[in-house]
Amino acid sequence: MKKKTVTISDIATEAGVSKATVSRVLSNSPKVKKESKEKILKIMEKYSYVPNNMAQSLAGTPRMTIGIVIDELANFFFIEVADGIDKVISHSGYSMQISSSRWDEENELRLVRQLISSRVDGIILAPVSETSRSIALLKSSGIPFLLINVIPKQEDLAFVSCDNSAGGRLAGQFFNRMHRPCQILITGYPHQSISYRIQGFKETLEKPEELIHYENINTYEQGYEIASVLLIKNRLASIKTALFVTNDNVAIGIITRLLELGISIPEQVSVIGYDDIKLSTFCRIPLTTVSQGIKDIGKIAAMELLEMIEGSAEELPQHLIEPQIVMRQSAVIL
Amino acid sequence: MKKKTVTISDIATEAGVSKATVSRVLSNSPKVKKESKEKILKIMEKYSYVPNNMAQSLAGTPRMTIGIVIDELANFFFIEVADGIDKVISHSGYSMQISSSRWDEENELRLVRQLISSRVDGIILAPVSETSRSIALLKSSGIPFLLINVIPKQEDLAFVSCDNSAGGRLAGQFFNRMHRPCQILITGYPHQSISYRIQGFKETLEKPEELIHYENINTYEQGYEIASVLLIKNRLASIKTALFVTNDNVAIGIITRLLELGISIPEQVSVIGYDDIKLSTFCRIPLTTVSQGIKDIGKIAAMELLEMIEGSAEELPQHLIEPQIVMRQSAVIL
DNA sequence: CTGTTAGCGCCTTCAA
DNA sequence: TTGAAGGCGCTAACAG
Repeated sequence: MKKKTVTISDIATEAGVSKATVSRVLSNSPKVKKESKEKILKIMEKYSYVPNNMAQSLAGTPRMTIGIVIDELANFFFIEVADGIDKVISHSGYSMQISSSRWDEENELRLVRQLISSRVDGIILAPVSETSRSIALLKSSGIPFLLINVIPKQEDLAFVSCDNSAGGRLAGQFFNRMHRPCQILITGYPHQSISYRIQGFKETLEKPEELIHYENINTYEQGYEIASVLLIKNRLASIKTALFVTNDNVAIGIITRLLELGISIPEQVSVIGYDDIKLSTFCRIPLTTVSQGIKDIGKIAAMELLEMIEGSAEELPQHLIEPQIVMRQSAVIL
Repeated sequence: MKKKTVTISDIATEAGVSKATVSRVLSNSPKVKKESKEKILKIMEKYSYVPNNMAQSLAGTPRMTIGIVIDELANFFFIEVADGIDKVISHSGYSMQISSSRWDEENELRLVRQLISSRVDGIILAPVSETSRSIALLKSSGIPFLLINVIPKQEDLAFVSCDNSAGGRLAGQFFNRMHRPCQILITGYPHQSISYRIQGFKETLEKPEELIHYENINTYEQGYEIASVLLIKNRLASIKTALFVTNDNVAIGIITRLLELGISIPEQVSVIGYDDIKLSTFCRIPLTTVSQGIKDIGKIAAMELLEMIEGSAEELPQHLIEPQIVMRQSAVIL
């Protein structure tokens, strides 16, 4: 016994006018007699009428919503970016729809297709890979879109990203000045942003050949777990060590575990993270980390996308944000 | 020069068949000749055709998406809940659309209306208030929906929530056993979940009349700031104090600042939080907190909503989750 | 100011 | 196995 949803015609009938008039009050057209308008409004109120956005969209009205696909909901980095986006667009009357690809390209494609299919006005995508099929799909869709957290190979794509090579270099310089006998690099899933960081890091390191590298560590839980392994395999307790972890979440997980295991930080093990999520200030040992102005990424991306949608974009927005190293307590240079 | 999106008719024309046939391959109907189907599929591929979900929906096909509105994106509690929801529903082929009300009822109403207007198949709402107008709107919409983080006054509403009174009582018992001369309560915005926690807490306290209460502290930043105030006003440095903070994010902010100010935790100031977000394990002083099984909330809510959508729900799902206190380091009983 | 008439893109009978 | 036709709810000219 589901109640039939009331439509524009129901309202029209009850008000004794035509659908067109009702439609006019919906779109707030000025040329509707005051009485008619009030009467219609009252009836709408009475039935808690909500226009069918699908129909509106079909008929040509913009949906006023932008879609965003990120890799991972539980990653504070993306949440902060999304929050930045939301602030900007909601200010312009747009709504945001987030979904998470869970680092799965198939999934990402499905979600992007969903968004295109839903005819959102614009899309912001943090692609799993710079060659994601979803990017091609997006291009052929004709919907304005913008990539974040990736520097696309193709030149005709809009993006906002941190200069990850530069970030890696900053970490490398820091390492060089710390002079630790043991140097370890811990990275996440093989994402472009990560490989650029690795590259910049290695090319700056004075003795890259001695670097120990752990891959595919992507969450703080995984960081927490790998810590015990490191302790034993790389004899953290007896050899002064420096860790570069390309993701703050992971770095924090490692530090937490290391502290539990009685390792002193930064004295015995120094840790440099990447991202400068808010949490890095609040964790047990405030994190020395490479900052990429998270708030900016979201804000800039949102503003640029809006311009692309409104058609006022002069040229293709392509922002490469310069990173900075923030020295806190987990790694210090005296 | 925006390219016209290709439609079912374009495909039909090019394939030399009728729209109906194309539609049939879209819905994977068995009664289409293999050759026709392959031909059509090929053409769709060629144009990267993506069906217009608006049109499909208008014509009666379910959208396979559920909407969710939370109070605050930056609150780890909600993120974890959303993540739990996503895991469940994506498994069933549904997509999720999150948006944030930013604790603004008007905004919440707008977002819910958006969702209804978009004819999503179901909605999960964490209402700003138990009397939110959006709840009434949702009821009259006929769309299956479920409330989280609130125990509705009306009996005919589906919900999943923690038993917040019980949680408050747990904290109260803990306080009683700590015997601190100064007892402080720090709460967030006046939300139902908060007032229940306060109530349960106060009614359990042995000397509630001595309780000091700070309100409207809602983020870790605000917690960080209020800490300095507490230090001076309530002479934290000289009087052994116990703090009950009804939100882990805030508790962590306070602790961070207190440590910076040289206060020892839990020796000088004990802190009990609420929510048991993941972070509470990872922060500088692992948090003693009231756990409400966050993961469960998301999972249960999603499963129940799906049942409501599929129409297989026996009765109205109403879950009151029993809280537990988790003793870590920020407050201890010997 | 208001009604009429076409669609928007797709699905679903009903016939063929 | 396929096509024709009508309709989903709404907007947008075009006449009055």
